[in-house]
Formats: sequence, C-alpha cells, structure tokens
Amino acid sequence: MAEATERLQRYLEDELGECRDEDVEQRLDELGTLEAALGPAQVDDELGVLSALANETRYTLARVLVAAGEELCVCELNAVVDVSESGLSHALSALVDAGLATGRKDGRWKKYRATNRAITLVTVLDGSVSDE
Amino acid sequence: MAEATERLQRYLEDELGECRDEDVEQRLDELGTLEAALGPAQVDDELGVLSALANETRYTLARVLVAAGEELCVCELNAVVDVSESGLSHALSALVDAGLATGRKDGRWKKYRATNRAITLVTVLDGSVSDE
DNA sequence: GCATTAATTGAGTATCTCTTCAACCGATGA
DNA sequence: TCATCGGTTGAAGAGATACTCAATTAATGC
Repeated sequence: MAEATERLQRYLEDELGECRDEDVEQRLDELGTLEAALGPAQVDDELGVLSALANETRYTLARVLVAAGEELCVCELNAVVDVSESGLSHALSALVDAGLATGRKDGRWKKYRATNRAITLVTVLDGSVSDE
Repeated sequence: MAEATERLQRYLEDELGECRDEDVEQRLDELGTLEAALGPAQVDDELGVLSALANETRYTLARVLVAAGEELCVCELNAVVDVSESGLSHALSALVDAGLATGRKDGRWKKYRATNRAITLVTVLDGSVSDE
C-alpha cells in the first residue's frame, strides 16, 4: 500500500474510531467521484477559459469588450492596452480560441465582440470579488 | 500624434464621415472610461483569482472542495491530484491566498474548505462552459 | 498592376510558473 | 526528551507564457 494511502487510513481511524481496508477503499472511491464529476473535455475547456482570462492584457480586453456592449475595432482596442499591435492580435486570437470573443472583418477594419460566456464570467467575477 | 492614434482617426473618419481632433479625443476618453470602470486594486484581485484557478492541480482541488461541500483533510486531497505532498501544499496555499479556500488545523491534521467565492466561480464556470 | 494600410503569423527570447527536493516546524506519543 | 508524523517552506531547474520584431496576407485606392 502506498505511503499516502497509509496516511489516509490513519486519518480515517482517527475520525471514525476504526477503519478497515474497505473503508479506505470506499473513501478513495468517493473522492474519485468528486473529482470525476466533470468530464475531462469539459475540465480542459474550463481551464482554457481560465488561462485565457488570467493575464492582464487579455483580461483588460475582455472587460472592455464586455463593458462596451458592442463590437470594437482593433484600432480602438489598441488604445486600452499597453502592448504592440502584434501583441494585441495574439491576445485577441487567444480570447477567440477560448470562446470569449468573436471577430468579424469589416472592409479594411477588424472588429471584435464579447461572447455571452465572456459577459457572464466578467460579470460574476466583478460581483464575487467585490462582495465578501 | 502617435501612429496608433492616427489610425484611430482614420477609422473614425470612416465610421462617422468626418472626424475632428476633438472626436478622437472624445473616443479615447470613452475607451479609457470603459477600461477604468474597476479600480486597479480590484482588477489585481480578480487577476489573482483567475491565475489561482488557471492550473490543473489547483482547479481540481477547488472543484473537489466545492463538490465535497465540507472541509477535507490534506491527506484526502492527496488522493485526487497527481503532485508531491509539497506541491499539494503549495497549491493549497495559493488557493488560500486568492480567497478560494480556508485552512484550519485540527490536531495533527490540517483541513481545507472552499470559500463562497470558490463555490460561485466553480458553479458559474461549469454552467457557462456547458451551455452554448 | 503597385503602393499603402490594417491586421495576423511565426520565430526568437526574456520572464514567469509549476513542480520537486531537502530542510524544517509543530504536534503527538513513547 | 526524543522520535515520529503531518504538513509547510525555500531554493532550484524544467517548462510554459507573453511579449517584440520581421515577414506576410488581405483589402483599398491610385
């Protein structure tokens, strides 16, 4: 039996008074169930969204697009973040990949808009962090 | 006038038909307002939360703590993630720093519990990613 | 067609981040 | 009091990330 599992057994003994090998098995199973409640694909998707937002440049862009409530031109977004034109483009395509924005070409200009997913997340984040 | 601002001017000319310097100023101001709606401290806090969750180990721990609905011992959490004991400890303290979990010492065991902030965020993430 | 403009792509690099190892702290029990 | 056990801390290396620069694409206008 692995070292970590032995520790779990001692813990369960402490908590339950006694602890057979079956009890350890059952607890491991319960913990596995908690972890596996979401499919791996969905966890990956959620991690993708979180990673996309966990960066000052991209989070600022997401917040501005959400606050604007309409599509904004790349040349406008250039004014709100402090990176090169190329950096801005990389950031925007990361947001699109994560499903947080959509892009549309309009003549020689390119416009981006926040998705519903972005709106929900930015709104909830603002709320959940301001209240305590 | 900076290169990026000139481009914005041409864009506004395109959109509005005409564009004086004042119009550019006003648009820059509007964009600045969108960006500055949240204070820098709150943005930092939100970025901290996002960074804490944007990692497989820590996100798994957060999800399990939320799903458990009660405090769990470090020795139990050891079973749900695939890192060393030390890595687990680092991950948990990052969650605590971000306000996503709280820790409590109970005799020789240490127990962690999800905060309301964690519950809200994990719940919303699950919802916002599954629906489309 | 050719030049210009808006934006994207890819390569390269500096920086940050995650994980582990080793040493450590605090509580328990012999 | 000393050894053991649960867990944390700090340093260090491997790996991932986020920029910038240079080259490229696509659209517009001459």
